[in-house]
Amino acid sequence: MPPRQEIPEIRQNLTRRDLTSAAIALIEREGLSALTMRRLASELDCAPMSLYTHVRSRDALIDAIVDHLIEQLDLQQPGGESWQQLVRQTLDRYRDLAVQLPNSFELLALAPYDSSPVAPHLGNVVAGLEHAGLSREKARQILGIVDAYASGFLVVWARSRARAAAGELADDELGMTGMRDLEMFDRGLEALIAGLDATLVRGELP
Amino acid sequence: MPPRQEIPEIRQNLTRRDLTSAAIALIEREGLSALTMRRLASELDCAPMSLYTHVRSRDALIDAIVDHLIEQLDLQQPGGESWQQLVRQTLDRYRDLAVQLPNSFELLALAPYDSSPVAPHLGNVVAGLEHAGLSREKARQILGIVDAYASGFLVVWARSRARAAAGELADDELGMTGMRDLEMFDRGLEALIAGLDATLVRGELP
DNA sequence: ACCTGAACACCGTTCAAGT
DNA sequence: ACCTGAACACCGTTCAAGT
Repeated sequence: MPPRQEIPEIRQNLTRRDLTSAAIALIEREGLSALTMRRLASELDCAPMSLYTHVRSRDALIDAIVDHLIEQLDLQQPGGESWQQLVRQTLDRYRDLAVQLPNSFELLALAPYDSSPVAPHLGNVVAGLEHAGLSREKARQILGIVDAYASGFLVVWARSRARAAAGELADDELGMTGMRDLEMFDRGLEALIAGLDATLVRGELP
Repeated sequence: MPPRQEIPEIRQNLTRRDLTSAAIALIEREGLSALTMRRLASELDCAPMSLYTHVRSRDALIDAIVDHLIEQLDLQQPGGESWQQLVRQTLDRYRDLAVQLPNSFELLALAPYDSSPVAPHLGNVVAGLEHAGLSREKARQILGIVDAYASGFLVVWARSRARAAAGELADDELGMTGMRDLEMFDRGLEALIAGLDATLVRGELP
């Protein structure tokens, strides 16, 4: 009885994408704090150290997750004409991502502007705004401001929502929660666009 | 030779405030990730478990730190008349806190709205805005929107700044950093106030 | 009431070794 | 190239014990 030629017992060909997909699924299921190298490895049925074949460190894993999230954002290219339409479309997709992946969202939203996965993506958006007629300087200023608004709103919205889902709310604390529902996100964005148009784009130097 | 009556070898009377002060100092010196129970204990020259006499858990410690930061914010009471002045003053102090304690700031800025230290503080600001003539509903909406903007802007500003200080910048990544300097914080806030006045306060239902 | 050491169940990561 | 177990230096927190 000859021995079997192939013994494919060991799981091979684990890809970077397998890591980020499993990581995002884990974060959405159990929260950001559940993302540990050991926990992710057990999720992928491999030894903790196997992850380091595909990723240099935990920080590099998080950069890869942010890359993955940015790819999701870029699936539909915006097709607006005015800078206002472009900003609306860009932030709508940003908000949709926060709704779809609330626990992972802050990894993207709070990443420093100069981090390697984020900077090129922001460069693309700035280029789009320039194409819509803004100077590069105004485009950067406007993107910085609307992105700050959207990130701040959606991160705290997602965190408060996670807490509510976990049932950590006392009755007398419920009053403030409604301050930040998603309807207000759109109203605030419209106010911001109107104000930016009046003061930064059409307005003279104050 | 009689034994000494008092042997005050063991450090007593450690207060909650000692914990939060030392914690904030530690965070500013070495970053948020340096805040561990064991590290903080060694900073205070006590055993790790001594901290649990004053604080139920690490999460409770962080709530206490947020309380401490809110007290700093409330040191000067605002004295504006219009809601616009009130918003400006409130956010100026918020920005100053981010400048003064950049590494601790996000503990306050990203705390869920319904968390126990934050909710009463927000209630006070809402009351001030009502006193300036806004309905409670409008006051909440406006506070939610300007706070989202300020938190998002300042947290990413502080994080990017910490990275820059640590010298993690590649040359070709420097372009985006200027997108978010503090001058733009004020310009964005003015745009937001103008837009809110036009669309939410003076404007009819859109 | 306030402080403490030992112990438990976790972390990220280095290293040397396997295929 | 890809995977692995053992080991190291850390975590937060429980428990039983000291003053």
